[in-house]
Amino acid sequence: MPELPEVETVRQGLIPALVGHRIDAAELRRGDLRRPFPPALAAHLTGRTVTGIRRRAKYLLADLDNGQVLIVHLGMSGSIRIERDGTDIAPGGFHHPRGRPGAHDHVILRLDDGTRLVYNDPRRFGLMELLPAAELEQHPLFRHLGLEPLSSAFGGVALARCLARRKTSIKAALLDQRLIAGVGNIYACEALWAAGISPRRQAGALVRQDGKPAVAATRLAAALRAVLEAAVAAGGSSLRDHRRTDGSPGAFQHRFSVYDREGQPCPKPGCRGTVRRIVQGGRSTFYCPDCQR
DNA sequence: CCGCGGGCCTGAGAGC
DNA sequence: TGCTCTCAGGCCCGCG
Repeated sequence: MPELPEVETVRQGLIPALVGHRIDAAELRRGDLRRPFPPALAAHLTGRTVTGIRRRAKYLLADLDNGQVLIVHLGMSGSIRIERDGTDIAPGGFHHPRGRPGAHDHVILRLDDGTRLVYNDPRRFGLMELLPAAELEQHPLFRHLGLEPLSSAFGGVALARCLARRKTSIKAALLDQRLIAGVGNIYACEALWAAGISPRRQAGALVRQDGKPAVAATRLAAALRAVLEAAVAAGGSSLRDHRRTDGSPGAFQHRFSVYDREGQPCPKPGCRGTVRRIVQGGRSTFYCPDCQR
């Protein structure tokens, strides 16, 4: 669920509430997620001050004052909300009974200013883990992560380098976190539509014999960056579970061109096509067969 | 090494 | 109203 733009939206919401603040109390209400929380998580967080919040791929990273880093992943259905007494009804959001944990509130942190940070994950596909910051790059979850698509290093040339000789479809390649980190099902579909590239094309076919990007790869790199940036600016996409930290939904779902729009007309000006849904690698792909080639 | 399918969970929505 | 079925934004594992 949360892809790069949703995680980035959460990160930006957490910064003002969390950075420079001490965790006065931590409660682990349920730890049996798909990848269980460390049993001592609450004890290790208590008393720590958060010095910064980073994002890598779809992971949130909270740096602590003792050199440790808290890794947080939101899985398919996770969210983090900030509660301050009296302000827990967000514009367009939902109501949380003040101070009373809801279903699937697995971790609650109380900060030195009385703010509560609540980690909620109905499907329990998320994770939290604590480790020395210096070991992050070598951690199994991080060791094989590919390029950040919003970094300055990312572009047509970098994209071509990771697609070269790949036999898999370009859609599956975009979802492969070892190649590009942070793209999920929604933004893979949207970027391919914006670039006019069929999701069924072989990834390696976007690279020329000499290893340079074909025109399509250059277009795809630019489209991916543009769609991710627009989604971040819109606060991400809320199909169901994604919320900003104030409880309000993102707005990018109103701007989907193909995702979840099977049977609807292709929005590309001049295109008479109809959005189709196919299954690739067990996941839905939405695209326009007329203008995506 | 690569690519694919299954499994992990809960909840919403469709169809009967 | 209620049951059953399908599907969902992610990722790990094991198989060929």
